[in-house]
Amino acid sequence: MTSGRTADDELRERLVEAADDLFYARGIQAVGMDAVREAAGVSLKKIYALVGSKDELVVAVLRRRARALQEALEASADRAGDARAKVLSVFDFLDAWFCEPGFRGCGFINAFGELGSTTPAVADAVRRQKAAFREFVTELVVAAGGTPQAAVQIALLAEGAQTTAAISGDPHVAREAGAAAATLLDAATPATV
Amino acid sequence: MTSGRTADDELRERLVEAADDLFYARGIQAVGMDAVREAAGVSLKKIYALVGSKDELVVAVLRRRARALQEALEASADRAGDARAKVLSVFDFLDAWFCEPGFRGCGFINAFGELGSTTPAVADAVRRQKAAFREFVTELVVAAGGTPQAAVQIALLAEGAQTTAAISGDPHVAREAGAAAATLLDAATPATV
DNA sequence: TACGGTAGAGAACGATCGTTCTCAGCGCAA
DNA sequence: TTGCGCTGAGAACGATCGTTCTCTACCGTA
Repeated sequence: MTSGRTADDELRERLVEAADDLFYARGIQAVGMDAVREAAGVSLKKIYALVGSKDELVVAVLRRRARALQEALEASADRAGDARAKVLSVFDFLDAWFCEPGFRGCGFINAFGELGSTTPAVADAVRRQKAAFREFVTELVVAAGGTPQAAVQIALLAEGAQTTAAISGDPHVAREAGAAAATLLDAATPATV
Repeated sequence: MTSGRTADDELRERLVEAADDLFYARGIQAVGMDAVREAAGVSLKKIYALVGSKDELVVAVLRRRARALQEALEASADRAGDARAKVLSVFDFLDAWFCEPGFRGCGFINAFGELGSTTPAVADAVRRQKAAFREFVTELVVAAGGTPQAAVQIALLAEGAQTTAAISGDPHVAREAGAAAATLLDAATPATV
């Protein structure tokens, strides 16, 4: 029941997950490879055999986090009722996420701020995730009868909510952002009465 | 014509400005004290006499940046016409800032993402600046007849615009954010016709 | 004019880091 | 059963870092 997964695949998954936890909690450069080795229970020799370098580990972490986020957002949208509710489900998801212990803002924004100008592969991975998020929001907004411009604005609210929640420690900014998103969506959607 | 400024004050100003440029361009941990020494033209001995430690230098940089931002926002608001225009002047300011060469997002968000969980003094300095910004926006919005809730939402747009512009490289997100802010402000302000 | 004290330059110290190298153990084949 | 080759653990290497220490030079006072 391994469906093509080798022992190395499982080691890599354990490694990337352990690194993700540490990088997200403390910042990437504050975490040495020895700490990753200890948290993952994988030797340095094996780590470098699996990922090649610390930079490649960071990129693998960002990719894993991007997939998890996309899946969670899609699951949240799937649970929502009509098209308008699907748009606002983004903020329901953020609301739940911000209240989680260990929440420390957007891992992509943090990584970009720390390494974005010195590590092109990190900058690229972050740009891709943000482009995917914007596209996801645009699809939802357009499906709800809104405009691409409204989608951009709603995505900006979601981005602003993430850094504000992390810095202020107020997890309820997602609700404020959601309320603003509802206002913008309704303003951009012709009434259908 | 020194108005109480000593040679040390001027050295400190030069030091903090040089450090600010380097930290903002590359990330704080990517810049060693030797690079700061070279850029500022101040010896290490003198640097440690002036600021005490690298962490204190970082905090001094954040405080300097906070003052500069507050002054620029206030100057932009002063130049605006009526109360509503003053609210939107925030986005005019952001629009101009995002187009500057060397723009790399919000220095506070970057610093928080990198050091916020390991250096309490950095986290505190960032929280104070964001609280001051929110208060500034609230004053403008309330003066324009809007609600504190609208102010929170407008501040979220400004925050979202900063990270989005940095990551996407699109400097015009400030205009989109401004348009959204106008919509939210108008929706929160009773019509006075 | 000379001596003593203080301030400051930058080399050096001790620590940490990313990555590699050495050695040992295990597995497979003859 | 033995020998060889390959994989992997973690110590070590070389580099970088924040901070301190040593030495020199300058200034002030007697």
